[in-house]
Amino acid sequence: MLILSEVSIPEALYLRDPLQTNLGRRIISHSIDLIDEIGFEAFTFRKLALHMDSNETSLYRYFENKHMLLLYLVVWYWNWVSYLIDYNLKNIDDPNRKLDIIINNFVDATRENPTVEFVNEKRLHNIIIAESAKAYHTKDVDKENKSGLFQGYKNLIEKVSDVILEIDPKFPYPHSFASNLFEMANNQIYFAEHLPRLTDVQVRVDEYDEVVDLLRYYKDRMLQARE
Amino acid sequence: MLILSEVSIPEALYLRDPLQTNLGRRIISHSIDLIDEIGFEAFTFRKLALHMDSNETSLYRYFENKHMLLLYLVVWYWNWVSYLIDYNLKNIDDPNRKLDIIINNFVDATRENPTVEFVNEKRLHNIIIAESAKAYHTKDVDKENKSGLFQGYKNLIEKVSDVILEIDPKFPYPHSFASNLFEMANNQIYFAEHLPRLTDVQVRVDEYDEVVDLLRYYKDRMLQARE
DNA sequence: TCAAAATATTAGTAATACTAATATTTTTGT
DNA sequence: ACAAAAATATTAGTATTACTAATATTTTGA
Repeated sequence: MLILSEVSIPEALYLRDPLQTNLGRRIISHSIDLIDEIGFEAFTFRKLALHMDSNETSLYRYFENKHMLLLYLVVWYWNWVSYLIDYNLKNIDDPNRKLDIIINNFVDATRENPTVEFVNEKRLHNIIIAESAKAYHTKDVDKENKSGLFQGYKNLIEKVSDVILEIDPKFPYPHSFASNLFEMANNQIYFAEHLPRLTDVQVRVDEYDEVVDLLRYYKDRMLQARE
Repeated sequence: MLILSEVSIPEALYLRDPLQTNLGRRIISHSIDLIDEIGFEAFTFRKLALHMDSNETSLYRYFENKHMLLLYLVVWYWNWVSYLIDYNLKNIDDPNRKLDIIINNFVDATRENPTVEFVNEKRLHNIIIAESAKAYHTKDVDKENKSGLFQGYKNLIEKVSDVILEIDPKFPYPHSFASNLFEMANNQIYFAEHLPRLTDVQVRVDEYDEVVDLLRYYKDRMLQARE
């Protein structure tokens, strides 16, 4: 079982810490279900309140608006993946194997990994694939970045970047390659599911092996041994 | 000068063809300015009407809602880049040079290329970088895909995929690589501008050379000659 | 068991996302 | 030059969204 405190979230994301109260945890849990079901555009606090048998006003005590709630979920995911990578990289020395494991966690972190009881990680993963771009493509991105809301993503990319440099110390684009692997994992799954002519990989329910193959191919080509 | 009919847009995108009337062309032109200024979330038809000294109701005769208008702009951009690639690849034989030119057009199609008088391509490019993901990350994506609204993106990727296979006929992921190059171009520019710790490239106004270098590096590593 | 914390209720406002019906202006063909 | 048609504008409306304030009730924990 994952200990909650391992996944720490910047305070600026919420008005009241949802992990500290029952209603707060129910907000997280139900918002994951509802956003996955109806999509972020159709999602409103009123619908969420009905869905969880609470009321709109109570939800506004936890989150300023639905954008902040989405960002909270996305940040939670980044931190969770970051934690899992640490967890799964323990006792691994070969940086090549490390990056393979990172790729596994990028593509499908829900596979054989510790979970948090009130978070449905599979549905959260769906949200990441379909909605996470909206969490940082906003006019407030610079202000939110200054408040540290994207620290989790940066830490994750820095961690992966370090492994890339372990494999190939002279690789000139470790951060770009790391963020691209992460974004590509999500994007190629989305394309496979909805716009298959934009990809060569196929996916089935909970079966993303071909995406792993694709990213490994990238890894091997980009970081092959140099003379 | 680019002839408008070269950039053809599926009819399902609009209620009335905006290119055929004065108001229609003003909608395209002003919506590009306004979305670039205030962002897609804050953008409304009412604000657009005020901005262009028209009225909300008139705009609804052209587009069902603001999502369709955004998708129209994005489709326009895909088709425009597609057209430019054809235009710039005339008389080029070396597939390697072809892909270099494609990369140039992915990163900055506005450089030294034919334009359309009422479309501010630089601002449209900003919109693509900041907002285009929202155009296809919706619950309606499958329905819209069936209606052919994403044909322009698919054609673009197919075209690039063909060039990739010219360079390396056995490359196993030509579509994924093509769509990744396009998405990465936009994404890495966005990161450089707003979340620089997620990338290694730097950009200045209208100066995306380092992104071109990055994509060329990808190209060279991924598609190097095989034995 | 009682005070504090958490949650719910009620009631409201301004803005958004539209639609319908009708009036006016502009364009076009003859 | 003029009528018909096409385009655009006006007015007026509805339901929903995105909130906030004030107060009441329930739950929790020392």
